[in-house]
Amino acid sequence: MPELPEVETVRRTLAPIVGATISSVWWSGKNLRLGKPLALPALRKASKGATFEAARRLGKYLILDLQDRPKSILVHLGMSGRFRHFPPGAPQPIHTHVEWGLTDGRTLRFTDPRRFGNVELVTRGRERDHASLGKLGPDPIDGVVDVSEFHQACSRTKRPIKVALLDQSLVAGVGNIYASEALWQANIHPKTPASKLSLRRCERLVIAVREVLERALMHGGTSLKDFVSADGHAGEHSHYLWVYDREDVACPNPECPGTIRRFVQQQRATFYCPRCQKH
DNA sequence: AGACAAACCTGTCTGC
DNA sequence: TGCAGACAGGTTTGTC
Repeated sequence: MPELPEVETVRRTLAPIVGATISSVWWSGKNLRLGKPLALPALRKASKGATFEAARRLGKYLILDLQDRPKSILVHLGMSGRFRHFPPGAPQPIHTHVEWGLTDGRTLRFTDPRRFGNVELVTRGRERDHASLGKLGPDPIDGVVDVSEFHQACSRTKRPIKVALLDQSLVAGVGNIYASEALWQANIHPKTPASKLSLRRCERLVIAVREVLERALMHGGTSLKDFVSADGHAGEHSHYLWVYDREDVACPNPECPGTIRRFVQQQRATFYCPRCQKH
């Protein structure tokens, strides 16, 4: 769920904590991504007494900048992560792993049942030195994806285009749901080797990726299960998905008599229309 | 290079 | 009703 539109929805709904000051930092003691413990002392040192300056996003990563502090808080929601602010006195939800108390009594909480998500620190202005952030391709919403660069990057890999889209280096922020959605909009078969895509089809795909993500963002993201914004609202985009999780349903193209099919690629479900989407 | 599997976890749904 | 197994939005790592 947390792909670019969901993370951007969280970023936007974090606006009410900008200007708030951190008075305490708490950790559940449970390991987060890949079984690694949180570096609590460093997080305390970096954030205690600091004031939230801005929330930024890089791909699916959320970055919280702190006024006059060299380190920013870097958050990834993984599969089931939530990042929310709560009014004073709101009880702590189960599976809360990191909690920041604010001087006005509110709290900011990172909650994640599966603990595939992560909270860490990143040096402000040197985000690209971070191993994961450094690999990220251009942002289809915040920035511009250059079609000829995208085409060149595609020509360098024979991997199926659906797999290549999930890699984050071609473009940042596309996950399993929107990869299927964008390929359907662009009429491209998910198994097409990336290197076989013409410049023209790359252009259609770049446009489709941007439009699919923008449409989802307009609906506050897709909530299949866990996702909510930073103020606790579910996204509505699951009602507007064309192919994702719609196996055996009629293709949404009114002129197409086809049916959506599902298969597994790289251990992930892919949905597509065999009539509309060509190699 | 790339296909494939496993690892990190819990919750939910399906089928027997 | 209960239990086992499959599966889920992501990323990293290792093997072949």
